[in-house]
Amino acid sequence: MSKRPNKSSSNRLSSSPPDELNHIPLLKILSSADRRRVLQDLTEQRYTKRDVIFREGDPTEYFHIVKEGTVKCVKSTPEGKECTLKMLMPGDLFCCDAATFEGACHPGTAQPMGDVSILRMNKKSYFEMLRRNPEAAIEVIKHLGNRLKEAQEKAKVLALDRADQRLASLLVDLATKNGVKDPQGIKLPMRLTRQDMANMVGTTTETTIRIMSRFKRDRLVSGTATRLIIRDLAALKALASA
Amino acid sequence: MSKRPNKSSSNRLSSSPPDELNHIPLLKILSSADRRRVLQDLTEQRYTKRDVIFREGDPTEYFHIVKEGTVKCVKSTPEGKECTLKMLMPGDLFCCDAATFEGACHPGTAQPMGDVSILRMNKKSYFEMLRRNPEAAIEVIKHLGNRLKEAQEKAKVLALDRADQRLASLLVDLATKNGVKDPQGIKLPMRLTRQDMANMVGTTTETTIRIMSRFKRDRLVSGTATRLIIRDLAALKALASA
DNA sequence: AAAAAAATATGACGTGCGTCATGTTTTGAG
DNA sequence: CTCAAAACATGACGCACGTCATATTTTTTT
Repeated sequence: MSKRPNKSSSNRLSSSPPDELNHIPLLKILSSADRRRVLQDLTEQRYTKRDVIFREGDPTEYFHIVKEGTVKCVKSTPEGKECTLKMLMPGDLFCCDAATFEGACHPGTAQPMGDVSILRMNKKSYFEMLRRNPEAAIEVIKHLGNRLKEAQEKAKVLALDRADQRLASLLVDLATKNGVKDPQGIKLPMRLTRQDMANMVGTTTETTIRIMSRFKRDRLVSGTATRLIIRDLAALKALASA
Repeated sequence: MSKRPNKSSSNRLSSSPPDELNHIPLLKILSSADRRRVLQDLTEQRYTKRDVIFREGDPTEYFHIVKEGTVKCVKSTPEGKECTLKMLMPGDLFCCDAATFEGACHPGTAQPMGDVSILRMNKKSYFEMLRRNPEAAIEVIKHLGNRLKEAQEKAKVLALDRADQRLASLLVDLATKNGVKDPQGIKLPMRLTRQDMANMVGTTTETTIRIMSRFKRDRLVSGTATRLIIRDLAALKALASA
């Protein structure tokens, strides 16, 4: 269970081509002077599937941005049950809340879904940046607002919907936010097992497999973990809000 | 079902005694010059139980602060099922996320639990304040970070725990955050029916009544809606994380 | 104080989904 | 290519919890 925190690499960014980071909203809005300064404070970390970026309960030291790959944010119980709170995609910020302040701990564990690249900055530099740059602070507020809205929507779904509806909601969400076009329908870009899905919608692996089998029979989806395809988005949407 | 949006009153604050608002963290950190300016832009609104502060889907126009009383934030399904996302207490901010920006809509309905007093400011003034005052922006980030953490913890509980554990978690939360000391134990300061609790933990009223009856038999709680008392916090804590 | 409306209480019954068990297929490492 | 480990699949069974029905108590309104 416990793996050593095995950072594959850690690079300075100051020498990177400046355009490489243009897809990250937070960096885009900085003045070019301030941007250069921020790039000095950011470092790039690379992780692979078996690493852990940080663990639930660890002290918070950095502010993070996903540069490449997918990161999952999970909470677990002493008995070993797991709950996946959020999949973080390129451009997403995490630990951007200032609960990250003095002596705070991570409320969840951050784990790569494959090879990922993360940009990070220590708390001190991060808050200095926010103080210098109110637009950046507002950008972070916007981001947190969206995250909160998502988390609340998720709570509603967990509280009120059946397992098949929750799963349908999940697939709709992933397809619309991260899906890429495919001759068969919409392909999900990350490896996603039924177990992963189960953890995201609060059910067991078996139940998820049964429901996915039904969806497959009804031509709503096809494929498995390595190549999951949404074939009838409309039908899934209808089921999600039935 | 549909009540007229019946604001009992709406007052300017500029003439209020300045100490009256000292319990609100966001206002406390402003410079006294900026504080005076902000007070010009804030107005006080009063509502009663049968009012609605805003409805899910309404356009977002204001930033809000709870001054007195309790506000519940709910989402509902077309079939009439309800899910209470959060109880807002004095000092809490709401609609502080900038998703509140252009043309956005409220993701939930805000409803008073009794007589409440709300301070509000229009979006424009609010964002101007944040731009002028990075410390205020950081305070909002902190607040949103806490809200997000809470929402994620709630999602975890909904996903993994049984109904009695969810209810125990809720009671522990309310008792520790809002409870007031009482000869019998800890009294909850707001009127709270079993129906309200059911909506907060994602079960039915009947199930909540059954579980609360058991809690009462086992001397963990006593009283009903108007005077609910937590008598054995430790036991509830133990159950919540069993 | 009386009447109306909520809230609390309890039973009967059905079912969605968790649990355990066992087998097949797919994936990835060497 | 081979083999072990994951992932997928399917059945049997039980229980937690939703649903519906009906009664009593508490709270609110007039």
